Amino acid sequence: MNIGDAARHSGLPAKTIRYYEEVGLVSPGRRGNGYREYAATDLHKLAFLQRARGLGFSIEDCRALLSLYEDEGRASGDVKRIAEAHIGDIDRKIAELRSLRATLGRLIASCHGDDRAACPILDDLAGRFDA
Amino acid sequence: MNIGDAARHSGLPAKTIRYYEEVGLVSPGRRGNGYREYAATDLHKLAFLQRARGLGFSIEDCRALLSLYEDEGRASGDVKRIAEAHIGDIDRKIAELRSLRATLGRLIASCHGDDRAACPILDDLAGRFDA
DNA sequence: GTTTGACCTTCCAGTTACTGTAAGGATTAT
DNA sequence: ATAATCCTTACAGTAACTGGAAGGTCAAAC
Repeated sequence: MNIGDAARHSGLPAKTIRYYEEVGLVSPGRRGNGYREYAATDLHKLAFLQRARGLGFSIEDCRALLSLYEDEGRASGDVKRIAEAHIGDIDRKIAELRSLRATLGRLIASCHGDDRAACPILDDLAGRFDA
Repeated sequence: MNIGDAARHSGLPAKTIRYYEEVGLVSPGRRGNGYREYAATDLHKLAFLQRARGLGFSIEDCRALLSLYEDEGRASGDVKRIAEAHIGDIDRKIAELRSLRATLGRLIASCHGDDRAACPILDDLAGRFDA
């Protein structure tokens, strides 16, 4: 299977698949003409990566997960640890965004948003809290 | 005022302040010896940027906000539009992260996390939903 | 007067995970 | 034969810095 078909099969752009090879995640064989040839196991790995990246795991996390995936003697605790660290990151990000959202929401609510120059948003950004 | 003092004053690393100059946000004068010299208006802009970036505005948003900040004839509606677009981005990001969090939370809950190999997290990533 | 230390300068490389583009070779269809 | 589509590599760009190297400047100590 050529890279174009692997792309259609996995839902990943061919560019991305080449990138995954460059960083050592999926290394298909090569044909006589230099074309990459994707075997069934390569396609499985690509599908795995597509899902893991979709869940927001980093490339390095994906590398670790993929190696656990291929390791028959793995401990599910190792997988769970990675996922828990990731969900911790996500929670921190959500908390940060919510805090930003709250501040921004307050500022927006206080701004008339008309053609006058007075603007509590700019006042706040400038450090003038007395507006 | 030299860049080191401007850094302490604004809470931004000197590296970042040089970067802001490189992208045309704050251009201080230069002394005879080539050192940057930060005047009061430069310091105000740096403080403005520190706050705006802290609220998650992009550099390009900051550029627009800074130019509105300096424009006495601005319309507060223009500022509000930028802030509203930004809060829209934040809301979309929060929604996406919450969805990821929900999926990951379910997977983690279903994983024993011990030294056995069976792992619903890997099963899901591999596309085996029957686990 | 020189040496030390803290400061400043520019420039280049690295970060994340791709994405776009160019230049060129291979395959398939007409 | 030729055109369209596919494949290859390599380089540059993205966002917003951050780290480091190599070297110039300044104030104070000795």
